[in-house]
Amino acid sequence: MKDVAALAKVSIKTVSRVVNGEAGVTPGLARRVMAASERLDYRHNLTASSLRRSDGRSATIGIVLEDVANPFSSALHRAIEDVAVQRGVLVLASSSDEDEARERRLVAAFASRRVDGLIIQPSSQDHSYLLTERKAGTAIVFVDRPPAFLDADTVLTDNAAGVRRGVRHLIAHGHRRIGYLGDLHTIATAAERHRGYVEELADHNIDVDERLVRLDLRGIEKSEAAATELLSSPEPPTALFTGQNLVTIGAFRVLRRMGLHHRIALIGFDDILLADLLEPGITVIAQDPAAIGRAAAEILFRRLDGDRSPSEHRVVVSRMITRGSGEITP
Amino acid sequence: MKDVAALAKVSIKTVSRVVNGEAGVTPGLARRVMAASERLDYRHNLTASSLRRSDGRSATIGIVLEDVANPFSSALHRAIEDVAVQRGVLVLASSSDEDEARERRLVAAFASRRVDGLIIQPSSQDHSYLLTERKAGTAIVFVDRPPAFLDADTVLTDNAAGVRRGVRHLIAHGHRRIGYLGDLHTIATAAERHRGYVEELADHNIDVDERLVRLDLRGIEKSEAAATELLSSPEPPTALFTGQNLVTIGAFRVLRRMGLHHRIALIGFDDILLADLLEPGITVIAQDPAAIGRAAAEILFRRLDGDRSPSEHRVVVSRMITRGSGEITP
DNA sequence: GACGTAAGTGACAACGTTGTCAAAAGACAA
DNA sequence: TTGTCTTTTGACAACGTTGTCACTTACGTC
Repeated sequence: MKDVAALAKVSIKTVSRVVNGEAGVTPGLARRVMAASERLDYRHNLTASSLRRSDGRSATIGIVLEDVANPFSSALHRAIEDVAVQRGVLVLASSSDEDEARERRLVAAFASRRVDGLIIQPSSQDHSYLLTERKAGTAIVFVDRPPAFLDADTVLTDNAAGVRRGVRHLIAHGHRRIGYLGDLHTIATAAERHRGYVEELADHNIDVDERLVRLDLRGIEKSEAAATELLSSPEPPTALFTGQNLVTIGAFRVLRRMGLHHRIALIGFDDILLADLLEPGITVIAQDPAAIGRAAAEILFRRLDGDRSPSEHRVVVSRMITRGSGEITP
Repeated sequence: MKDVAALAKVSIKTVSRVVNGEAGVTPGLARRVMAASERLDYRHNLTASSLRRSDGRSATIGIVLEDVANPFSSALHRAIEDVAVQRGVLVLASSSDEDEARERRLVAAFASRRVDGLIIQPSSQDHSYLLTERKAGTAIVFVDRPPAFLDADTVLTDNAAGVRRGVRHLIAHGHRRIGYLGDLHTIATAAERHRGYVEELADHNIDVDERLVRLDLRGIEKSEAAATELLSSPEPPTALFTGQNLVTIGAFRVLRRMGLHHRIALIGFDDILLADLLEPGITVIAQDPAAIGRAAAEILFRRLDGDRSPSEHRVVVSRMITRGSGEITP
């Protein structure tokens, strides 16, 4: 900036004014400054700028996802990015891998870079550590799962209701022995989904047969093992509800392998690319990650614009997509 | 920092030393400083630090992907992140949507935040605009596609060779009328893949029948339309080679719809989640995005560590995964 | 006890910006 | 022409750090 000022024969303050598009600079001077900064390949230094400016904004936000490569998380990421770019805000994206310590490390790394806001798909069981950040003025929004020990804006899917819709669908098709395969119980959404299963059965006066329920299945392999066990038991279920993406894939693999894919019904939570091309197509309770991400980003930026109203808890509804596997009768 | 210094009754320089873990501070003082910064919830300001430090490093890199939500791109992202976190480096990730202007805007936004390095999956046709950034000391690595008008490190898949392997496989199974469906010809990798198709046919003395070739198919719908046309023609191909992810999905949909999925062979470039569960499973030439991302990040950090050797051009080989669709005979 | 050396500590400037405020220049009326 | 008011411009400090260098101790050695 000093060099540009020297070349344009003005003070650096005038260069600053031109660079920031402030009003009240004679057009002639402005042209000279622009020509000079062009010639010197001048790049405005946003970090220095945000250090000095009164609002201290870095025009950068941080997001903590379970895994940036996971389709659900990356759809969130994209939706957030789309809202952010419109405001000239860039996104630091990182994966927590469902690891509490890693989530905290990432948040600390974001904080030391002075991000304006955080969007977190939480892994940890206690978010009171974020109080410090919030006191420092960082806006925080939780997506997909609620925070613990912290009151903050959240955007969630109607997990329990979605599962209930799916289970009801199975019951309507005549099923009474419905197995449930779920993800880690410590994950709030997984617990919610399981709750939906239990409640819907109760509403239809069906006792939960714990032998048909397997929780804490993380990843395709564990799901395959559990599904195999369930389906090989003396009194196997006539339908399966799977509470997560990879669990659904594992279960479907097993059904195929055992030649049961046209005889045992299957409904999974969360949509899967290509699920429509399988035989049968997999009926799912689809979430809307793009809508979740968009909503989270909107709330975040509203906070950054000064909104101080009480925490907002938005729910994005899921919808059932019937494709065949959920319509198999016992 | 000033407050911490006051509370610990030391100079801010000593606080700085403790925060940065520099040697030569009496343990007693160090403890006092740590206690004080704990009590005041002190957060080191990395932006101010990088502004002042001699190397000027921001411990942040920027990556430009086609779309952060696309499985290939997000796998790249994840692999890069994994290398970066080990060094305490964070990743700004953005989507160019195959838009030249957007790519440039993103790079400018990264530059004004003084990222240490850039990893770019390029969309544009001229990268000489990056000379300025490089002169400013930013390390730059290209992934998936080569840069134009700029000599820089690159990590690419062996596109043409991969396609040739697939086409050879089809020929070995007795096919002579092999259709080709490809992505936008302006994308370097798409052009390379098409070249592989033409060359392999030539090697087997098979004339390219232009009626069986459709290029510039962007997205599932366009692919479906082209596949429908090809397969409804008077002399349809007995096999299809699809040059991209979504093109493969579109083609498979059409095969299914026309009831030809067990009669017409199909090999696609790039693997698809669940491709193994379809009937038949889709034979693909699989890229290794994780390996590409890892390699790119490694090269980038080597450059940041001072490596000034000539540009490296690494090729990550693809491999064929046979699952059934590519082994159908005419 | 004097002296040299090494280790620890702090004062100050500087990184590239922008906020503040005062000075300079121009516009207009009397 | 002068005086007043408005607009444009610039000097300087400050943002939160760290590099430089000088100063103060503490410790051995003779």
